[in-house]
Amino acid sequence: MLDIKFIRENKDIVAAGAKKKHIDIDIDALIGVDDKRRALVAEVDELRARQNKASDEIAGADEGTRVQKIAEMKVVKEILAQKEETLKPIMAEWQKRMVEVPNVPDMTVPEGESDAENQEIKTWGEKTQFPFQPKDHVELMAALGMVDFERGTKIAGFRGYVLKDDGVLLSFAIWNLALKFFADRGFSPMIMPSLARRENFLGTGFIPQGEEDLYKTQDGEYLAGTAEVATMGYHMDEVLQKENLPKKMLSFSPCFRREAGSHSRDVKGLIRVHEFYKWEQVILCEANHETSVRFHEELNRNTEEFIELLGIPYHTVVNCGGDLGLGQVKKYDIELWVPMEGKYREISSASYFHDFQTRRLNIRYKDAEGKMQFAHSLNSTAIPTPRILVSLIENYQQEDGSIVIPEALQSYMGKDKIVKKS
RNA sequence: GGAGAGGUGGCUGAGUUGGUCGAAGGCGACAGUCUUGAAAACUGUAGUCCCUUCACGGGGACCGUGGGUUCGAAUCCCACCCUCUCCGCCA
Repeated sequence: MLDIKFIRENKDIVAAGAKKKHIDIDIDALIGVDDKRRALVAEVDELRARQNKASDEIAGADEGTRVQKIAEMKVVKEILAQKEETLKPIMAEWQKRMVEVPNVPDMTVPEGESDAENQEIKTWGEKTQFPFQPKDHVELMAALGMVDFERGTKIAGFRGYVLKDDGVLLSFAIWNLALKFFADRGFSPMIMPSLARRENFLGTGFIPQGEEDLYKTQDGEYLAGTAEVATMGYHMDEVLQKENLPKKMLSFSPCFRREAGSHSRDVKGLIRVHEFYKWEQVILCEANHETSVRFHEELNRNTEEFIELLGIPYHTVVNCGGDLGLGQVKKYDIELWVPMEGKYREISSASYFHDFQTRRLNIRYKDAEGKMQFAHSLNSTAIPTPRILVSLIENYQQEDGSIVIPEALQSYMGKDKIVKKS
């Protein structure tokens, strides 16, 4: 959510921002509704002032004036009720339009309509060359008994999978290494609920626009597709201590995604599944653009360094306007090399929001002058499993079908190689 | 799932025969006095949001949330959410 005052005073900037994001929005219509809203609120406030004044007088009046005042106020009450009735639909429309207004993307965000126009800003590592015919992760992992897709779909349906044996060990090794790696960088580890109430999703901007991608329970909660939702909800309606900023949190949670609208994409393997696990970095910091930018770079760099520790070739892209979410100011995606697809695949997404989320979630702090400020929020994937296994397995495969374990993971894995059990 | 109790300002906690209650008291916080310094004591300040004003100020809203009754609601009624206690069930 943006500040209505900001929208009114900068409607060209807001409109241009929406256009850059390829989001269709009618700012003038919003301002028109807001004009009506303001006028009516002013009228209602004035009537209430009369009512309050009369109410005080009635309390101390003699019987005669009392009866007369009450009769007068009955009329005022009627008018007030009418005004409030008129205000109701206007407020509803105002709310609806306000949550549709996208945050303004940064100047440095490139133009473009879809992820095809994201711009590569960095590459790391050499694309893995194999002196033999390499295999894909599905074949490798199945042969090593690390995964069972057949029974996975038997149990869970489309996109189901079961990790087993070395697949499990490797997952835990990655989670443990990530926990150590990111905690050492000042992040406080947390295990977050995936099942969360609607306001968390509204606050983070996943609702109303992304509702069809969420699983919903019969009791009205939703299953989160990322721990970002719960981690941001953690401080909802709080006033944080300025000296506790920045708050750096590292959240683990199962993640659920319906993948509505991508039924024919990535139907094989561990790239796109309905249920996975993720460590997520979340930062709340003071409301300052430069601070947000600095932490954004830091978040993204953290994940890059983690991937470098795993030794997997990657590149980083800056997402174009059309590939940004409603609240995002700027976003970097880190994509890992997947040999058998011959392309980079997204593993991480780092974005900052300014106060777009915190305004909706009411997360504030008092600045040095004692003024209330909405904090700034940022988040980035630390590491998702099992998607990371796709690149790890394919890049580290050997001619005999075994998988060499990256050095950093070996102590957590308890071995340096995954070989076929005899 | 059944029975009961309750949700008030940073915290604690009064207020429930509706009318100067935005809300007593206590604690904490901040500023000052005292002190070599600190503590203690004493004095003073202080909620959030919206509208309006150059400013001083003025007006409105907020006592879990949303409705209702009333001239007027923290106080009465309804629904929902949450917390706590007991029973049942359960990893």
